[in-house]
Amino acid sequence: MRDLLAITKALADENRIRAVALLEGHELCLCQIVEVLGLASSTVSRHMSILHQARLVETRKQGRWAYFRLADEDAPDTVRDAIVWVLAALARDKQGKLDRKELKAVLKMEPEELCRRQGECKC
Amino acid sequence: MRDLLAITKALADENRIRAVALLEGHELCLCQIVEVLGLASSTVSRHMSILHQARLVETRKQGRWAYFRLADEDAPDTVRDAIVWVLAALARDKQGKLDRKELKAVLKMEPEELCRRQGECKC
DNA sequence: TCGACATTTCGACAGATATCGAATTATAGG
DNA sequence: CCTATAATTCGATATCTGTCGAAATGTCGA
Repeated sequence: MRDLLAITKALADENRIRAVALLEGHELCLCQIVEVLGLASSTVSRHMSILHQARLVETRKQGRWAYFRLADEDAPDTVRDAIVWVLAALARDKQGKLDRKELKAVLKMEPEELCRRQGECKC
Repeated sequence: MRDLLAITKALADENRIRAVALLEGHELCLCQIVEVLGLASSTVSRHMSILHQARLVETRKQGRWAYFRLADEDAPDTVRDAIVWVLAALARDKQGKLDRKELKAVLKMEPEELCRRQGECKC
């Protein structure tokens, strides 16, 4: 029950669902997700930690960068099915489509350049 | 996105998940769910309302009693898949099994007798 | 019509959660 | 070694949420 609840709670937030949608098919670093969601990096870090604790997202650290990806085939059934369900629901969703569009633009920038840009523009 | 979030939020509470589990295969009236969950009836009513707004649960009123059942085949795909997912996850769960066991005892009482019993024992 | 009663709604309150900015940690490169 | 920087952790705060009991609503039976 605790595992199940961790998953539903992790998915009970709009920005975390958007993050899951962004990760479909890609591995992304934190600053890329920050760019699309438009939240403070500390906030996004927290969100990703919650998704990770629910085992929906895997983490990999490389140098200064933290990379995130969706859990893969060897995750527990409950986790895998949850991801399949969310992605299917989002496939019919408007906000999901908007985010994916913006993500394409963000993906064109190298992570390094992107992080630099975030440092500059304190808008 | 709003629909999807309504579902994940509805499922992001332990007592609401237990309620969904109880409804598998049955239609139950409010006082039966109250008996198993051990919460104030006003609280359970609120929980069922949240599940209903997410379209996970259908409501039927008959006389003084309110009956609840899981959404059926003509619910939206996202709703149906969510129910399937939760029930599958709960099938492997300990608390789910405990609740189902207690439910059997509660189901042996008629709703009418049950409600009377709740009135008497203000423990 | 009146009283009993199952349910819902309302008001209050405690605890959880999302968010930010500041401080901290860890790492790459000069 | 020292600095810049990506990420995380921490402290504060505002909002949301679960819960209860009291009041309101609607329905049955006398």
